[in-house]
Order: sequence, then C-alpha cells, then structure tokens
Amino acid sequence: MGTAKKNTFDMRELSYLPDAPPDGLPERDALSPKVPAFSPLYQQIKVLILQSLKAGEWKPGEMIPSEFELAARFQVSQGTVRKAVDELSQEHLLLRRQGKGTFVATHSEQTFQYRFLKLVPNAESLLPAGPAHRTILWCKKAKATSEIAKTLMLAPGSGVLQIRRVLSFAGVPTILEDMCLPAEGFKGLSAEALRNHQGPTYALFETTFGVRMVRAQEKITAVHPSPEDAQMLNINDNTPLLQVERIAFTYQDKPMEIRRALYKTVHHHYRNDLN
Amino acid sequence: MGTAKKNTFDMRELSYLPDAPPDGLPERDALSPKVPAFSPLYQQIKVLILQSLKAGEWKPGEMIPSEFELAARFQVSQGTVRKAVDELSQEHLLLRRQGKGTFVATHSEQTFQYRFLKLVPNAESLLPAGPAHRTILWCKKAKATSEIAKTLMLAPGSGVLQIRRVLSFAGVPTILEDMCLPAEGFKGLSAEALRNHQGPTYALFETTFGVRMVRAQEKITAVHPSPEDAQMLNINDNTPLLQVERIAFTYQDKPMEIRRALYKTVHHHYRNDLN
DNA sequence: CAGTGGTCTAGACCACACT
DNA sequence: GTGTGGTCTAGACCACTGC
Repeated sequence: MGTAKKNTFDMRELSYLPDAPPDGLPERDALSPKVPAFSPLYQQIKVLILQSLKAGEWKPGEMIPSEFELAARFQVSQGTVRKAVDELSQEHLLLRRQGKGTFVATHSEQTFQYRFLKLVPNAESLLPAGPAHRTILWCKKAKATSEIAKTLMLAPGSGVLQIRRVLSFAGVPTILEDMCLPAEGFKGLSAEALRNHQGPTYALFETTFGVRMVRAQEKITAVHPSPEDAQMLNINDNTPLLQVERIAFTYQDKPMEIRRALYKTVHHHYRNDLN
Repeated sequence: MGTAKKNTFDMRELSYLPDAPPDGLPERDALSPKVPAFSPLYQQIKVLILQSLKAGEWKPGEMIPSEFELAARFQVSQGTVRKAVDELSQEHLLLRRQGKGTFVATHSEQTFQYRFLKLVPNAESLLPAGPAHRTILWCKKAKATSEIAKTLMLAPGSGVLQIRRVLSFAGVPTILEDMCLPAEGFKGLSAEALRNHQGPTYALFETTFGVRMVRAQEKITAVHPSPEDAQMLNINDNTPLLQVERIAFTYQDKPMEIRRALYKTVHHHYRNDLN
C-alpha cells in the first residue's frame, strides 16, 4: 500500500460492484440484471471508516486522521474521503471542527448532550431548563421476555438489565423511565454506578461499556398511568401522559436498548421539527 | 453577464462579505470583528435559487435548468451549483432524479405525500393503511386573535380562515383537526373546494394558491378532549389523546398555517426517528 | 508558522432515462 | 445517441486553530 501508483481514473476494480459481492454466486455479467449492483467509492470508504469506528480504532471524543491521511490510506483522493466524512458527519457519527480536525462524536459533547430527549419546557413555563434530577428506583437483572429478546436480537431467555428511574425538573417529577439493556455488554452496571455518574446516561455507556448509541426510533401514544406509575410521578391516575417507546441502536443498526417512558406534559412538551 | 471572462480563482469580490451587507453601516474592516462576515459562494447561489423558487420562476413539479445552465447563469463552476442544489435537495425544496433533471419538490409527489403526517398504524393493526376519509366540518372566516396574529405575523385583527375536519381510517374517526390560515392568500378556499379535492391538502395549497409548505414544527402533549371534541371522534371524554400543535412555514421561514390536531392513538402511534 | 477542514475550479468519465 | 445527474481526481487557495 505504501507509495502505490494511482490510476488517473479507473474506478478501482471493486468500485462498481455490489457492496458485499456474495461468494458462490454468478459473475457480474450473469443474470439478475436489476439488482442495483453499484456502490460508489465514497460509500465503500464510508463503510471502511465505519468499521474502524465500530472496532474502536478511534474512541469517542478522539480525533481521527486528517482527510489527506485517510486519502493516502485508502488510495483515493481527498475529495472522495471528504464526501464519506461529510455523510458520517451528517449522521452525527463524526464531528468536524474547522482548523482542529475531525472527531468521533460522543454524547459527552456539549452540542450532542441529550440529543435524543425531545421534551422541552413550555415557553410560558418559568421553570429553569436546568439539568434533571435523577432518582434511580432500581437496576436489576432479569430474563428477557420473548418479545424483548426478539427486539434486541438476543437468544430467548437471555439476561437483561432492567432500570427504572424518575427525572425531575425543578423538583417536579416529570419523566418515569424503564430501560432494558442486554446484560451481556453492560456487566457491572448498577444502581450505585448510575447514581454516581454525572451527565448523560448514554455518555456513561460510551465511557464505561464502549457502547455508543447512534440513532433511535420512538413510538408515541397517549395513555393513562397505572396506579403505581401515577404515584411515582405524584399525579392522579387519570392524568393523560405521553408514552414514548424507544429503541436505540449502535453501529450497524444493532438494537441495544429498549426504553419506555411516561412524560408529564404540564410544564413541558415533546418538540419535533419536520423537514 | 453574457460571455464574461471568469477569474481563475478569485472568490468574487462579494464572496467573502456578509450575505446582506447593511447599507449605512461601517466598512468591513471597522469594528464588530466577531460577526462571521463570510458567506461561501455556494450559499449565495443557494439564496439566488431560493429567490427564483419563491418568485415562482419554476413552479412545483417543474424541472429547473440543468446544473451547467445554472453554472453559466451564475458564473460559477458546476461543482458550486451542485453543492447549492445538494443542500436544497436535502431540505426537500428540490428533488433530483438521475438522468432526468432537478425538479421543484411538491406535496403532490408520491414520495413527498403526507410527509408531515407522522401518525402511522400500529404494526399489529389489521386496518389497511389506505388513504384517510376526510369530513370537512366547516370552513369559515374569522378575525385573528392577537396570539394567532402574532404567530402568523399578521396585522392585529386580520382575517383568517378556520377549517375543521375529521380524518377516518377504515371508517374509524382518528384525527380531529383545526387549521388556521391567513385569509389573504387563500381567497376562494371553501368547504366545497376542500371536499372536491383529491390528495394532500398541502398539494391543493400549492396548485390553487401557490403556497408551498416547506417545513413545520410540532409541539406534542397528552390531553383529554372537550365533550364536543370527544363526540366528533366518537370516544368518551376520558380518553387520552395526543394534541399536536403545528406551525407550518413557506419559503423564507414565513409562518402560513397554525394547526391543532387531536390524534386517537388506539390503532395508531406517532412515529419519530432520531438521528 | 504549520496543520486541518472548507471552498472552488476544470475536466474526465460513469449511470440512468428518454427518444 | 443525447442530455441529465452522479462520481472522481488534482490542484489551488481561503479560513480557523493553536504552537
């Protein structure tokens, strides 16, 4: 790879083949003419960078090699690396900082903190938006139900961690959350550890367990709380609440967390921007 | 502008000045050193394209000039136009189609229909996702309250159109919506017109009134319906509902619609993807 | 000052859609 | 084939950060 001569422009032999050419299958010019079967170079570079990220070659918060270094490493031009990094940056996997370098994104970063929390104070609310106070109710091990195992892509009956907590803003209990994580991969996580940690929970997951949450999907419905849930939020059980069911994913779309939260929307609302 | 000679690379005199240099203000090298005071060429091109879009030079669904034509027109290279169009395309203002051309996005377009409607059927629901049946309850003119006037940036007491309708899926009333539009700009809009129209309401706004909704923001809370609202949705007034308050914007972030909707989330949920 | 990301150009060629 | 968007290169220079 050292000082390999570059073709002026030849679209590398692999360039215009499918991302993962199956092994025992017919040649490219054989049948199945309608499968796209084409992946631009920058997409392939993107995959390579992604692999390094997942393998932990560069850790959250660290700087990755410069565009020119990556270009040399992958034997492509800087512009091609740039396009790959651009996309990863848009997906919030990398963070570019002009004059400094490109960094692995992290939930510890100021601008990315609580990126997935869409509950914000109402405009007329006088409560300061300050950080939430967390009360960990429990953190215990259990067996995954078949549905949970399926969603997290675990073997049936695998161990999972169940965490329950209440978030309060200005002393007002507002969010009741139940999280579910694969026990494998979060060994040593305890109520104590959760209580001692400052900052976003997803940042703790990164630093202590090397698990970075990359994207999530939420399903929102309106519900009434169960009597016990109502008590935890200090409301009566006829108060309408938002129920937010989240699945959070790491690299390669691997589901790593199921979370079900109840949001009290008296002084707050769920804010969403549609583009 | 005709066959003007291009500098090989000089960043055009205007390039590195603020987007809109204020008239009666000090020179660039004067005080206020911390205002960014720098706008790349492609951003300026973007603004120019945006102006043409807003002025109606190209109508929704129409093809805009090719990248090379635009490059010639703006006296920049094709790559610079490309970057401008890329961003407008990401914001869903334009739609690129390889081999065909670049088109002004429209809510009539298959892939953009109901882009702002995040309510989807539950997975287990057996109701077909078919199009909603619309019942227009009324469409009447009124005076804007001070709050509405402020939000829509209208003069106090301006005329607005109030529209109320129910959307049903598979015969089940599911959404109750109140829309509020500036009367100015939607002249001739009636319950009759709304009933006769097929397809997305925002498509009707485009074709008949030349108003294109470009983005929106929503505030979601959980509520109980008023007795009248409950009756419209055929539920009892203790059913928890999602209340979705939307402000929709046209070009240049001009607010053009206020909408307050109640979603019944028995067979549906509000789906949101977090990146 | 050097190093990094950001912008811009000019030119070549590929993939796709239509005619 | 022609025209359009899409990819890739090579090289230049600008803007920001920190030594």
